[in-house]
Amino acid sequence: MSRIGRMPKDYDSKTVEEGVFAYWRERGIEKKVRDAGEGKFYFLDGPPYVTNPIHVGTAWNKILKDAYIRFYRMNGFRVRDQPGFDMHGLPIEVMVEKKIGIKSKKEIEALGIENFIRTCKAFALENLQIATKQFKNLGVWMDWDAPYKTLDDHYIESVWAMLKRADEKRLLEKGKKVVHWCPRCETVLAGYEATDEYMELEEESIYVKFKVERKEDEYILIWTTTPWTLPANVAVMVHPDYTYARVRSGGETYILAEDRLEHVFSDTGKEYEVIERFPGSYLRGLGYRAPLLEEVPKQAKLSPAHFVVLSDQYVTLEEGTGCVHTAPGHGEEDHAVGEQYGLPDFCPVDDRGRFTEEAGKYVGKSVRETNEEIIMDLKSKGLLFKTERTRHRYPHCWRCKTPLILRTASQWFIRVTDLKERLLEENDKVDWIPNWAGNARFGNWIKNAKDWVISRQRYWGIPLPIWVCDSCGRHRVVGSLEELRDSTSSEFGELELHRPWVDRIKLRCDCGAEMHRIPDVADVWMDSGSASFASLGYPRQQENFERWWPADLILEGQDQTRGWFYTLMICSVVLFDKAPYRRVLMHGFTTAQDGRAMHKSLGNVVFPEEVIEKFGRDALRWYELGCTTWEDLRFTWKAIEEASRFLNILWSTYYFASLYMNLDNFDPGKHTIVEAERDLRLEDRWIISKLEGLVRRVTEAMDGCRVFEAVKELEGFMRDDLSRWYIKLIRRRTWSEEEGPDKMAAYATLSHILLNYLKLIAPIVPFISEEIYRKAFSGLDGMPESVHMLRWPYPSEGRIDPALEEEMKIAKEIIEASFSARQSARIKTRMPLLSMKVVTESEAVKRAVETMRGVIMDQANVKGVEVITPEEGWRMKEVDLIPNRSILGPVFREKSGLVAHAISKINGKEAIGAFERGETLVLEVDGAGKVEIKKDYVTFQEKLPENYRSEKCRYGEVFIDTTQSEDLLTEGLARDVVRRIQEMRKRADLNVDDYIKAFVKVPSDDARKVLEKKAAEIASEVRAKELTISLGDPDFGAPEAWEIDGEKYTISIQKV
RNA sequence: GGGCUCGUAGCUCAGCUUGGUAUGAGCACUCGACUGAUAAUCGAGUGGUCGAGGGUUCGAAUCCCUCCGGGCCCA
Repeated sequence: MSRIGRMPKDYDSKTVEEGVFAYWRERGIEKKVRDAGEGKFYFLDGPPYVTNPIHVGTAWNKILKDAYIRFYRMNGFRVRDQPGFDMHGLPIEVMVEKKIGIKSKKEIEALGIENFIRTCKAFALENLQIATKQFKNLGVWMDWDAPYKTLDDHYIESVWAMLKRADEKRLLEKGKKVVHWCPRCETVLAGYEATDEYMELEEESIYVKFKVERKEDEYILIWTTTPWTLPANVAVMVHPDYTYARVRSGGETYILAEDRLEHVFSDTGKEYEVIERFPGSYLRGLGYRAPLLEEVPKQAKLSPAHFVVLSDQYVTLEEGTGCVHTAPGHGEEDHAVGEQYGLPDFCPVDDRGRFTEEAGKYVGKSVRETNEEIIMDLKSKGLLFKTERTRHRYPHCWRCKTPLILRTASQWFIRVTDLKERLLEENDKVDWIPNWAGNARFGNWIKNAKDWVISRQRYWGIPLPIWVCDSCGRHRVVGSLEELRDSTSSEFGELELHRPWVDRIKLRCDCGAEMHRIPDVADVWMDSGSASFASLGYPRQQENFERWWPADLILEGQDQTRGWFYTLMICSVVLFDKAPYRRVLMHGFTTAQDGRAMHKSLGNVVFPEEVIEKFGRDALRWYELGCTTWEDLRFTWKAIEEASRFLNILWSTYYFASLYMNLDNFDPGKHTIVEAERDLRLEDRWIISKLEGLVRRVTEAMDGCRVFEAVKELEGFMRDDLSRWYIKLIRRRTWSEEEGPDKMAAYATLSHILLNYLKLIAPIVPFISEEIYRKAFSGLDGMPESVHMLRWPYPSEGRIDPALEEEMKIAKEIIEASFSARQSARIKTRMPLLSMKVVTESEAVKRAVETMRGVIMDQANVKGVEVITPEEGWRMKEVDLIPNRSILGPVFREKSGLVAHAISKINGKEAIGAFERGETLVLEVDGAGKVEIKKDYVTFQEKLPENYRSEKCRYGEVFIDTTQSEDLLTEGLARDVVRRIQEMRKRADLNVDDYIKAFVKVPSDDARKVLEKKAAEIASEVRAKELTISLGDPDFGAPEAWEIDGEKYTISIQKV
């Protein structure tokens, strides 16, 4: 025989969660659950960068993942749940440099790359352990023993294979690109590394006169914030459609945009006269003399150069002159226009940010420090129009805070621009949640995609597998370790695919010369971008790859639009010409209680461990999963507290059920709702209907990656439908001593609800659900050992009964209205009432009252309920006329008091009838004679007879009859006494099935007589074997004094 | 500066797709009641210019435009 187990009374998150962890460990539950399942579901984890300990925002990410993984598992999927870690890159290099106290590439080289790499690796692996521990501690079930690590050789090989494919498709290229460059670190910085560190700078900007060829004293006026880029000037850009003007001022002629005239001349004190207006396109090809021709002799050799070009994209009228100094070597936009016009790519700046020989007189000088000198040179040549202090945002190196420069550098890149069409087509096939993240945000991002510069001049990363011939310059991309072994004469046994070891391998070129690997490593975004296939061991484990790829779901923060979502797509389209994921869920950011991002420096970071300590993992999960996924989450302790309070209600509901079912040896396997079908009461069918609807909506929400909707549905059901209502309705049935079919039907219903509800919350709160399951359900015949082994429920649509739900809703409102009416009459719920009338015309409400008569009478504690028409209701009412003194005053002056008095005596209903017929009333008033009463002299007040109270609700008005009778009072008093004794039982911590003897000392003989009539009932309710009702004092137990209706009762109880 | 997004009660948020009185929800506060599960619950009360302004409409929190403020990303 099996029965529902009994749960502990109180919910303590710490005990529960630690106990569950131990249980999972002892039984190997996690492995069993993870290994089960049939259908394939490839969840791909976005690898976190392992540097800092995780905070509640990072936790949200993993908790979301865990919830969906669990959901798919319960739906029978074999979920691939390998977590990943991003372990290469500059951030780790920087941390290691700090740790060992060095600062530059030179120092790294001096230390030896080998040493440096070993330290980086150890650092990354150590941090991986820390992060893993934290994630596990959240209750996240993933394959923690075998995560994918971007530093593994086989992972690196996979990236190599992708790069080889890129080369074969002619998508991999070396070329000059305008890049953000740190002159101190001597490397390219990724766009994201630059944008994180934009800082406001106030600097001198200059307006420079570019002398027009073959014209005297005529100049194109340009504006720039970076004078040091003028030695590399090649052209001037104007907008073809804007209006430009030729103006005379102080004996000179200037060309600039008309809309900028006012600003440009505003602080010069110079007058100007517009001679001519024309669209920018008229300026096309206009030649000018390079401003620093003398200082930079190389300028004379540039060709084609120094003329006006057109661009409708890069010229604005918000600042400057509308004529833009163009240096293709120092600006991405300049570069793009330069390519269009075939301009030379002049960039006389070296790796350390110093001018080269080509910069003529400025050679050897650090570029930004040359600004002053260049301005002086222009001034002395009479080419400086004016200077202006300008605040502008300027990118800095995030590690050393050096202002970055833009320069052309020879870099390896992937021709993403050639892939755009394919990327967009593939993106269309992806299911984005929310939709706009894909269409609007990601789509736009792809449309503006640029070629991806993948080479970094650093150490700790995936070495680019590109070997270049010393002699003929041909390059070769190696796709695997094996290929490397086959193509080299260098002997090597075990080879780690990192610098400096791979650097030592040399290949033989077809031309016979030696090939060396280029010293670059890959942009770290390529590591994670390859995860969809590299984590599967592609290409070595082809079978594995074919089984899983592409990913069914990925799920990351909104910052990944330009990050992982993007690189993942590129790498996959390069390699397979297909999107790597079917569905992407984007989530928001977590901010601190103060609304700002969590930052160590702001001291507002909240760690999951703190929340776990105070409220538990489930509270954290319930809260975070209940927040709208794609919006920002503002973390508040109060919200966690609310979640925790909800879990208390949930626990307590299960506790209540387990307590009684356990006492009654209830076995849900023997009493299913199907078997109890005939005995189900209305309320049973109602809560089942509610549950099935819940199952449907929660399933839809989870399936659509809207777990927060599921949480809200689940919370509403537990609070409103189950805990506050259904349990209240069946309480009496569960107390009943006999094990009749009515009680069994209630238990069957309740256990059905509770078990299914448990399944629905299991993915969200895996600990509390497991604990409840273990304590109450796992001992039943045929049940698996963990809640996480249960299958997700299917809704039984046939049991959904919208009509019944509507009727219950109406009944509930009517009952609540009756409580309000009682309150205004100051009659407590324990006092039974004779009758209740529901005033309505609605057939639906009439039907609902008929159907729900039992529920209403029981809950409202009334002896009868009937529906009456509004007509009948009206007849029951009286109407008082209230004189409107502010109107009567002016009309009747000193007699208005008499009139008012007379009005209040009028029969209100007759008056209304008269007014409705358009008549006025004529009164004979003592001392005032005949008086005409008009409608606006009075207001009406409806009134029920003394013994009635009413309250309106959405479905009509509810009247309660407050007439008291001896029988009712007797019953009320009995219930009051019962209630006191129950309270004492509870305080004495008696078991619900303990028997007692009780003594009630009453204040009067009347009270004694009254209670004695109910003695048997009282005794049975409170499980008293003996019940004494007396005027004397109790002689056992600890008597307690109670006040009932102002009279003193002394009660004593004792367990027998 | 640009793209996307958010702004509703003191706090955290639903509602906006498809316009129809915000019975808005929970928390907090005040008063009352209930309680053999729940330091729980129920009822009543207090608390909103639905970020601001304009437009469309008989009617706008909802649709459109502009602006202000926060977030992510880009320059």
